[in-house]
Amino acid sequence: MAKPIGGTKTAASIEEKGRGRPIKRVREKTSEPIQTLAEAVAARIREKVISGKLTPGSHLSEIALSEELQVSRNTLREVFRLLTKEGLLRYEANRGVFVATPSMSTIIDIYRIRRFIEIPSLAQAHPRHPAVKKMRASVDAAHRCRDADDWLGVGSADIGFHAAIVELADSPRLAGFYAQVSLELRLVFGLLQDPEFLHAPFIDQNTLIVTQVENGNSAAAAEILEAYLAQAERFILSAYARVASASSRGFE
Amino acid sequence: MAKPIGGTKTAASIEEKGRGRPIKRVREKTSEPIQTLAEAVAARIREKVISGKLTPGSHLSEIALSEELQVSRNTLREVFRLLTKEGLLRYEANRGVFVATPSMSTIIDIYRIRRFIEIPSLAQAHPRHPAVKKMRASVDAAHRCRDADDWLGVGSADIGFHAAIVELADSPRLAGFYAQVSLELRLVFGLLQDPEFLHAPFIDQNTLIVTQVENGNSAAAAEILEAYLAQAERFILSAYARVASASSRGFE
DNA sequence: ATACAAAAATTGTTGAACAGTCTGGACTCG
DNA sequence: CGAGTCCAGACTGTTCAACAATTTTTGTAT
Repeated sequence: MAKPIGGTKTAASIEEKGRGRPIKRVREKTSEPIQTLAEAVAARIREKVISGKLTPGSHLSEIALSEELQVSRNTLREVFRLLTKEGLLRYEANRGVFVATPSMSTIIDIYRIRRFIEIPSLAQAHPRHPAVKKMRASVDAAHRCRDADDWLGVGSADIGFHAAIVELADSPRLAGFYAQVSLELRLVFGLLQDPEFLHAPFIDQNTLIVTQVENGNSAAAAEILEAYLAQAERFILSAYARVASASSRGFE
Repeated sequence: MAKPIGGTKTAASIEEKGRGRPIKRVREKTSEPIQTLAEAVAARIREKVISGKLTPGSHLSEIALSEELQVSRNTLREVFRLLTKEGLLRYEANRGVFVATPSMSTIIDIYRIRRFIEIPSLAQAHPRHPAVKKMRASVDAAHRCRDADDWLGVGSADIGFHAAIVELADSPRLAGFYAQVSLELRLVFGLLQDPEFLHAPFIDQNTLIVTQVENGNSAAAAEILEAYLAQAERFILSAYARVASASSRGFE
């Protein structure tokens, strides 16, 4: 039974004032619960990318992926647009999308931003801010994951910890931006091997930081964080350099 | 002549290592020159939104808009995803997209971010940084526009000036984020009337700031900027309050 | 091997179709 | 008159099939 939709609508009323109707539900955005297929697919691809199932630089074929994920090409393209804006994928006209390949300058930029955002955010922290509880919860989680040798979990907990720091600034837009940057950082992590070496040194520093904040000593916490970030950047840059030189030597 | 595409590709090789081939052209990203239809359409809608042709809160019908812009619904949906990520549009499940409606808290958040980013960025500025030239060019443009009574142009120049400040931080991601926030701010501007009152007071402060930077006095510049931002926020908040109360009185 | 043309595969974009959801009005029942 | 119910119409969510434009691969002659 055909149901012709569009019909003969004159292209006049493209827009209609929508000020009147009271909004029914504002639907709070606690990491919005995936309402549409595209978002669900985006989440799956995101997961594949940061878990390393999709390696940086690899080409994502529209047909192959749409078959694998059981969605239409159109829907998949919507997803691609999403993830491209997030920085996880890279578009090349007429050639398709690729998983973004972080470079040295990517890492440098990410850490520049982390310093730029996290340090002031932490320095102005109030000990009773709700995000402090999240910080504490994250370090606890990190300790548990370490004891279980779950280093991917440690990585997640670490990201969560620093996301909580940014929440101290009480800016939803800033938090969203930081989440995006974190995603890119995870992409870098996936590129590197030996996650223990990468994460272990920082668990204790995080603990120290949250303790200082809880005690109302935000300035001291910020100082520790500054050292943390500088050290982490060095670690990751050198780890990256090792991997990069290895693969350019035709190791692959 | 039928041309069956997908065919019988086994869903195995979704991904292929792509490390080998040397990149042909890296295509520098000087605000990427609109390669695809979706990007072009996105630009047009963006323009419509910030120029006030599409007012906040209005519903964008997929069929109507796709007819007006002469693109298919599928393409338009890609565009919607783009602009939603940018914060210009808002999605509501099964109800479609609406032009985002800035609220008081939007303005507050935007200015919180501006302080957060612009002040440190300016404070650490080096007088010979290329972005300083852009700052100077922007204030010049603003003066010209003022003399021509082109207050929309003044607004653009002002945005450009502050974008240049952010460029001082040398972080592409930060600059991109700031550009996005600026877009939302323009949305707010569109909501307010009397642009002269809104922009005129700040032209001279911008001039003062760039002069200080050129003379190597970044700290002083940062102080002026801080005052600027505080004042601008107050101005805009009160202007917004006037408009909001007027429209809620059933003025429309 | 190298260069070049034909063929194959992929992306870019469209139009139609249909299922699911929301909206507003007609209708009914107090 | 007002509140609840049901229904049809409109719109979004998603898929499919097709074709033009472009890139990549392949085959062949030099």
